[in-house]
Amino acid sequence: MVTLSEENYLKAIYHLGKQGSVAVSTNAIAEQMETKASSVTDMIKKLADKNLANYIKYQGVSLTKEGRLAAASVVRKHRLWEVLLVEKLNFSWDEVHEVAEQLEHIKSEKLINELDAFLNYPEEDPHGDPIPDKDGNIKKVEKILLSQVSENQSCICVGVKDSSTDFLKYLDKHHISLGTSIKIISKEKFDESMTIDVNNTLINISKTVSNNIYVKKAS
Amino acid sequence: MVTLSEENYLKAIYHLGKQGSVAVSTNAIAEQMETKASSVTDMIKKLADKNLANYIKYQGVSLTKEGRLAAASVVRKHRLWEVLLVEKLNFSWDEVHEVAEQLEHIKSEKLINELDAFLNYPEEDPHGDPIPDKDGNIKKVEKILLSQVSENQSCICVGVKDSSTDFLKYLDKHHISLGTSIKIISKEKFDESMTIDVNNTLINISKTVSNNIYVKKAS
DNA sequence: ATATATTTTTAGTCTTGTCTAAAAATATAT
DNA sequence: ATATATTTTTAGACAAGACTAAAAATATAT
Ligand SMILES: [Mn+2]
Ligand SMILES: [Mn+2]
Ligand SMILES: [Mn+2]
Ligand SMILES: [Mn+2]
Repeated sequence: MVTLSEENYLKAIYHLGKQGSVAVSTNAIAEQMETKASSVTDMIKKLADKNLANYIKYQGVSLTKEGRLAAASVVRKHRLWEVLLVEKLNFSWDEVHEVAEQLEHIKSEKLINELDAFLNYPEEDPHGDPIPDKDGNIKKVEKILLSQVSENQSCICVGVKDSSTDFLKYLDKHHISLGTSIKIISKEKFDESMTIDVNNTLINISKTVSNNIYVKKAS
Repeated sequence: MVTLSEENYLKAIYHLGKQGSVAVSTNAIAEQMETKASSVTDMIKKLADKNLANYIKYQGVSLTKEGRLAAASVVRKHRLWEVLLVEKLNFSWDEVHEVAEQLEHIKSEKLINELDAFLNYPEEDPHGDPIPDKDGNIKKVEKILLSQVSENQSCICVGVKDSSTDFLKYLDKHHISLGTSIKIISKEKFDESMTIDVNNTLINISKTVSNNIYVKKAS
């Protein structure tokens, strides 16, 4: 039995350690979870006791195979619920995260499998993030940051790095969503801002923005 | 803010007190919740502090207006989720309760309202129990126990009093579900068992069974 | 009315998960 | 290489929610 709190720590380690292989620091986890380092140390010990994490004092923590699967299962649930909310329940992509944080802890194998089928086995969530399968495998899709694209190139928005409400609302305002075509018109050397063409409208975006949008080369 | 545990106590008091008006005893709550009387006393005090319950030492507890609304909201969520599970996610009526016990605690106004709409504003859950509206009002529908029906009368199954997995599976086995027509063929004076006609098959059911099936007069 | 039984509350303990403050280990800079 | 800064762990406390055992209140029976 994995508690709700343990699931949240597993998820944090999973995300910080690029799917859980790399060792992550106590402080990094504390920051991600908005908690204190001492609380993290306590929980890490519990996870290690349960064989969900590998832990060496002062050396950081990584997930075991079992821990990685448990974390991936939480992420799978989180993202499937987000799809349900957007596809069936009229949520917009900036409203789903908070509710999914709660729903991801519901325990029922059947529920999550039926949900998967009901949604027609989606491969990505509303933010373009991949949905792990039952075994925790995720389809690795190559995508780059918009900031990496050079002048005159065209690309398509396939995801966001920051999925905070504020950023998603900013994108909405400028009519950028998953699938939107973007052409880089020019780049400013000075502050690395860029002018892009979205639906035949030119807008200027900061480096912060272009650094948080994932794109793929236009096909 | 009402905690998950508080919600469970509110719900128990709500159900025991016939929607929350009557005072219920500490022991009754403890039994319903499979916990100890001393734990109940502790929680009752918290609910009273939060103005969710009226409590006089040794005199039992009842819900305040606020507590009643909170309880009804939990019941509303529980039953709406049960409808989703059965109508959209291929759960049978004996599989939904456990999962709904978890889902009923998800906090999101929008979610529950969208769910309601998505399900087309159902009035009853898969066990024939009424779904409270946003203000906690439930549509009172007259229904009687099958045990009350007299010989030669026909009726329609509209609900179950016991909605345990075991009982629901028993009903499945005998092809009794919501909407099933039942005709009382004969009653046994001795043990109050009865022979009934279900889809032209005669079966004999015990008093325990007839006491847990709600019916309405055949129209 | 008094004794007995039952119900309810209190007192004290435990577990989970959190926190602050202090100590220990590790990393960095000169 | 040593002093300083940063990170991590430990120690001790706290709140929520549960439990056991004992005390207090209420109900029941003669
Ligand atoms: Mn999310
Ligand atoms: Mn997402
Ligand atoms: Mn139920
Ligand atoms: Mn039900």
